[in-house]
Amino acid sequence: MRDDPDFDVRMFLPYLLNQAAEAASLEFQNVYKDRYGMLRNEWRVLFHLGIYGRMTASDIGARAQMHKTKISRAVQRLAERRYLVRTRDDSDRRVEHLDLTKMGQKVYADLRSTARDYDAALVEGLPTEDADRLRSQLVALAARRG
Amino acid sequence: MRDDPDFDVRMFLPYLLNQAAEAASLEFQNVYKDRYGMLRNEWRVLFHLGIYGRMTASDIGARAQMHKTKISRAVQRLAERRYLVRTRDDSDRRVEHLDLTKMGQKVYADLRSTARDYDAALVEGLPTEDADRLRSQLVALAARRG
DNA sequence: AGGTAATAGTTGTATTTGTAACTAACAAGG
DNA sequence: CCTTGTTAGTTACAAATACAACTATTACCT
Repeated sequence: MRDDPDFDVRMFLPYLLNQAAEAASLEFQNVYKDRYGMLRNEWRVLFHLGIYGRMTASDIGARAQMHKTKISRAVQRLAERRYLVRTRDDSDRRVEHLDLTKMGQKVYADLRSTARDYDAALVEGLPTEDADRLRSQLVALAARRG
Repeated sequence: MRDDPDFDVRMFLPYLLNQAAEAASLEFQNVYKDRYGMLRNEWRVLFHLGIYGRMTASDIGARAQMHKTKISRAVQRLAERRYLVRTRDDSDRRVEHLDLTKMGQKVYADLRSTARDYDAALVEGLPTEDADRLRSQLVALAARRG
């Protein structure tokens, strides 16, 4: 309840993370938005399929920590645009396999290359060692559950 | 367009930042949500007023990089709950000064103390030096505009 | 086999957000 | 003063999100 000069809320980690994440997302968001009319969740699904190849919606949810309704809607829109195709599994007809189409792969490759450049710009001036440490600290924070 | 083994999208900074930010926000969000029925933007406005004292909506927008509609709505709800009061400026009747009420200050103090503990838990096991570097790297990323 | 529970994915509804248009008050140039 | 432009803050409407309820299919247990 008292004033606490040892803790500055401006340095509150969740707040800083949000600020940095929002700032960093914005520019790149414009790329996939303007170029391909995609939303963030769609780009996420796309790039998971680009990296891992065939996956189910649940697989993506587990990897990306995305809720299944987000995935469901993202998949729907990506399918409409013919960036991916859905295939029912014959041995378990609840599950649906997702694969990028040729066009989806092209879009992925393009965005991935843009992402590479943008990422480089973000860590410009930062020693590789520092950038790597930053990334692994973020991975650790993201892995925290509960 | 070709495969690029030197760049792993899983380590894409905007993505990692988002993952970490979302994970870190979640727990703390539950605190102010459950305890005071507040939304994230309301907590942000509250804590800016707690730190800086009297501010206008525009001041907060500039500091927090928050859009004015978000602030407008957050202020509205905070005023309804009597966490802050609005006062028109006499010399420029467009601007409105915002001050926390006694109750608002109590809520701020409580949340701030909870935030301190949660922040400590987040960097637990990390040397102080590393945590400080992380924070300043995030500040730098957040400051990037354009 | 038959009933209950679990899983994959979708849909409905209520909130929340983003964008743009709006009102009100002030400022500056003629 | 009077027009034009700017700034503070609000409101309206479209889009996105969260959460819960839903369908369909498979698994488990007796």
